[in-house]
Amino acid sequence: MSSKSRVPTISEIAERAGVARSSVSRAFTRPELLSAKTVLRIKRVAEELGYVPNSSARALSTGKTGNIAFLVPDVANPYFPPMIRSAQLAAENLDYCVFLADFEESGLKEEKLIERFAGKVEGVILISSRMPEDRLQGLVEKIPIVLVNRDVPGIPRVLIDAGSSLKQAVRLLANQGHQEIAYLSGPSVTWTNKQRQAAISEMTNELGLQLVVIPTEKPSLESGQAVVDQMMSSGVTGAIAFNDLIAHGIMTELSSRALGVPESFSIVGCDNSISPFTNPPLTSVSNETTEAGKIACEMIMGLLGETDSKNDQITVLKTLLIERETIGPPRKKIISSPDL
Amino acid sequence: MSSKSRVPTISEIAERAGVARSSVSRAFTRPELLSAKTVLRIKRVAEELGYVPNSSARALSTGKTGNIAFLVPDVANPYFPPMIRSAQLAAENLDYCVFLADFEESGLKEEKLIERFAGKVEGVILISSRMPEDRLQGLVEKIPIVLVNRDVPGIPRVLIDAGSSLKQAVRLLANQGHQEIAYLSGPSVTWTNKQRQAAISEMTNELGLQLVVIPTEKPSLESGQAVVDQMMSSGVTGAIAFNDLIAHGIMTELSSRALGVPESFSIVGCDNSISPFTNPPLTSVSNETTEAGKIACEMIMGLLGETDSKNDQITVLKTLLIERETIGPPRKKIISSPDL
DNA sequence: CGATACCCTGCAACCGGTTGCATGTCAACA
DNA sequence: TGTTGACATGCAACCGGTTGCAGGGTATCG
Repeated sequence: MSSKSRVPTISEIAERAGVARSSVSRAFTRPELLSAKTVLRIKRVAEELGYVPNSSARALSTGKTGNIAFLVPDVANPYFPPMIRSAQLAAENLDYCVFLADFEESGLKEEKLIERFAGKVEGVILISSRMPEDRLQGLVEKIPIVLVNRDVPGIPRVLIDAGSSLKQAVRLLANQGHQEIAYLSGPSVTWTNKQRQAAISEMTNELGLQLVVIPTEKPSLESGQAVVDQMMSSGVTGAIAFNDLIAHGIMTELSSRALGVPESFSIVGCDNSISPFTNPPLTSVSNETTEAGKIACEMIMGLLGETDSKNDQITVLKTLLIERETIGPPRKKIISSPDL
Repeated sequence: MSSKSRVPTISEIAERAGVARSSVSRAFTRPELLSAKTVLRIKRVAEELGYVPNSSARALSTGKTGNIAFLVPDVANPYFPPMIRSAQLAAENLDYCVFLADFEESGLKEEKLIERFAGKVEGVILISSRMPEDRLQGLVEKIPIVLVNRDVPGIPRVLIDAGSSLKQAVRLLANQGHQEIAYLSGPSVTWTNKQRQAAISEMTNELGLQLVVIPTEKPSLESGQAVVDQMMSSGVTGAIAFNDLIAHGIMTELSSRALGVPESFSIVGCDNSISPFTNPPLTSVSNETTEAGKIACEMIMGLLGETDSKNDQITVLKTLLIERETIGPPRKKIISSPDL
């Protein structure tokens, strides 16, 4: 209802200040071209009238929107917010604004979103992209892209490599005497999942352990719960989950069956998102998501020529295994001999 | 380096299709004004050339950007992501894009951000705004605003009222025999904190309990830890925290002093963000943040005339106390008599 | 005192769409 | 066959900035 008080345009400022429109423009964008006196006068009038440059108009003539897009598979997954936060902060420092969108773990939706953003942003940061590689390759011809946790040659990317930590976790399990363990896998198309699974598989092979891979529907608490039956009947005595959410789902379900962790079952999470809070505290892999967000943002800015960071095509971030209280010796499956 | 293949403009499509620029424009915005044949031809050519309308240009002439901004005090606080997610999804359904920004619990930064977004968006959703009321009143003259968890007359708002649940928590504590309890307060300027504190205070008065209010620096885990000394020396036997993060910080610190919850101390959180995961599971207040985000978004769209929802000026959402395992009887402060 | 150069400012075209109005075409109807 | 009106399309102005180029003013120097 209330008619918003319209913001003045460059023309009105020009008239009031007795200068040309171009001078007003320059007063804001290239003040060194004008005399200090003129700049001052223009700025005073602008202030007085509450002038704010119209960014659509500016974007139209310069071709730069000053925006980037940040796409994540699931905003509510605690893995992402710190990354979102650091990227946004980094962008802000260079006067960029960031669009956030949630593609709900779907490559199709991801693509639709990119299309929608295409005209509004100068670049896109894709987290854990689900898009097929050839589509990504096509896209990168049209708009600058930076990938996080997705490894596509030719596209700048930052990867968080949990491999060595996960291998360490396998070793820990083996040391405790586990012979058969499970990997509760994440979204099968993701680089993250493939990479984690590969590392675990490699190490179980090396140590001669049996590995059972059990897919989960989504990297969520519910999916963890849903898969417990299958996991228990597979005969494993310990498991590594794709992420903390799945691990916690399993702990919850186990506990509702009066099975204690780690007495009855050992479990390791990943991402260190909720693991400090779980009961008991979950052994997990911590990673620098905050750093990843910042770097991804800097990479995009590099592509846009905002910073002269030599555009490294790839950055790999290391991780750390945080040992807490969810690994113990395996429960004997069959009381074979009565000795002891 | 690689010269991005430039996107064609309306003029090129027009030329290729042998029509006027205006027809191309209409083919996309008001196809019913053209013959089906012409629309088809134009669309075919556009498709062929990979035409995407330039949204800056469109925004310039229509005055509508198709964007809104969503500002939160702290993206990484688990309270907010579900709200962000639902708002973004709701916006998307109406073809709007949403900017996300983190104002780091600072009213000043909040104001700066709004200013930056002002020209780029049609409306702003402010979560737990820290800005002084008069500044908000001034702002609302310039741009449509919707508030969440901030109660300013005349500005559309959605409020999550944890009052009754918190009162219920006080009653629970009283029933267990607690006489003196603490409220670990949150950011003092926020509506949320004032409202929570008022509700608790009202109920402790009614029941004749002693209430000690202890301020925390930030609604974070660390701030919870930092305040334990003060809390314990105040003589209280139980506490209600502004949010789960603070409550968990206290639990952590207590546990590192070998003080168990709830044997040595009873504690209640709020927001139900990490409470299902804590050890032991924290009694907390759950609230419909997802719903709040969605409603806030619909309100903004109402203000923009996108939906004809009768623009209710205020929506209040109820909460629920989730009883888990962190409330017990108070520990005797002095072993007065040796009986038992 | 005149030539040269530099600094400051204005003019006008341009960015890529949107939209009110005018024009042209064709069918329906008298 | 002439009139009327509906429908389809084109013309041109406009949205609010930016920027290459030109010109006027003043200082510097010979």
